Amino acid sequence: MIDQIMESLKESLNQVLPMTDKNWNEASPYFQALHFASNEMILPEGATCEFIHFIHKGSARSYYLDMDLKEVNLLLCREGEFITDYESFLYQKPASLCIEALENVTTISLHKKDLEQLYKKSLYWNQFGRMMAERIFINSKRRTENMLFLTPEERYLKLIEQHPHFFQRFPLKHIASYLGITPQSLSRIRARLTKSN
Amino acid sequence: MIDQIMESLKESLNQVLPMTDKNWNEASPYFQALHFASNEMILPEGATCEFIHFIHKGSARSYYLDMDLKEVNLLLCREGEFITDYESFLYQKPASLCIEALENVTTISLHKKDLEQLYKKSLYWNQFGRMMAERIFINSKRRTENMLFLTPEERYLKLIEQHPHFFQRFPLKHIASYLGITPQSLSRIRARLTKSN
DNA sequence: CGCCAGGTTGAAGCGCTTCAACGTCTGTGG
DNA sequence: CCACAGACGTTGAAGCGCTTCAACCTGGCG
Repeated sequence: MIDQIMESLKESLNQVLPMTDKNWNEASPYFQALHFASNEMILPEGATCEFIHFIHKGSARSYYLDMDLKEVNLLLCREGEFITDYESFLYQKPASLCIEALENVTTISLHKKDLEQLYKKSLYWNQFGRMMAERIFINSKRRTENMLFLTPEERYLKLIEQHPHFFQRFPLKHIASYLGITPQSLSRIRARLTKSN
Repeated sequence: MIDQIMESLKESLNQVLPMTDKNWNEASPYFQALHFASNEMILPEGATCEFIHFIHKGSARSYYLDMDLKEVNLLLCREGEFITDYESFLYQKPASLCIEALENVTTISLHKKDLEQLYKKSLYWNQFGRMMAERIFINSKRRTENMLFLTPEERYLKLIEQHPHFFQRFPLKHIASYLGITPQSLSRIRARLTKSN
């Protein structure tokens, strides 16, 4: 079982940056499988994020708590993707995000101190870390661009097009929050669109 | 002159990640000084971004052109900061950003192909690249968070607090665009605030 | 002097938010 | 087995702050 999981992780990582057996053997002892029940906190409020979690099974969300304790979703993730509060992880300071399992989740997780070991001894894992940072940046940039240029309705339409599975898997309230609007607004947008289809 | 400029660059880079003389000597032949007149395009529309520009003197902005050809500023930069379309630079594809000099600008610029040379032969420059990506990510994240959580008025107040020099140096229309609002709205926000001070 | 860019101000409108009520579904306990 | 509670989604009404279009003021510059 754990072997299968590691094998699928290896394949995922290989797609980010092809690795040799040596590269893999350097790192594989550091990966650990973790389990979280649905609704369990993967990163509780105010904690420091110690892991990068590669989601093997299940789904999760990361969200902010604003001043009024309202939640605003940053990311909705499923298997094959990874989730972390990268800023907290990088600088080992209390996270501004929370991470919650939306279903029963299995992750393969890499601890900060282990990643640092890899950075010290391996050019490959350094490059890998750089490419992780680049990908996380691109994600964040896409999000910013969406918020800057698109109306809530346009963001909704784009989401349907690019991530239709969101609507199969996540409750609308989480999707609304991800789109940066209230559930009521999302409901009205949907009503408007089906009326004028 | 050029020696002074290189020396100040070396100091800046040293603050990102301390380097040995060997590290510096590996890279210094690759840096080139470039000059741009006020209002000159550093990265014209649709071009591919080939450089990371460290601004030595002057200021610049990066902006998007949306569908209606309206400009939306992403960043306003001054000396000591760097500017690039990092996504375009990374993947060498046409930029979604434009970059324009706001004053006469001198940059020290590093070409993509030269950075790749450095990545190949040096662990230091790999780490440096990773830390650049991390910083660019943090910037982008801050921007996203501002757009998600703060009202235009709150964004304005925060900008005054954190970057008061913007108001000395950049016209209000650029600041409005940077805040994601129209110049009229910014004007009204300012009027509202001075009235109720 | 007259032009133009930058900034302000007015009026109208739109789409979001908020508060509130209500329907529906699901799960749980009497 | 039914009744109720709670979560989720929808709908209505009111309000607010932004945008848009437009007019106008000001200072800098040919």
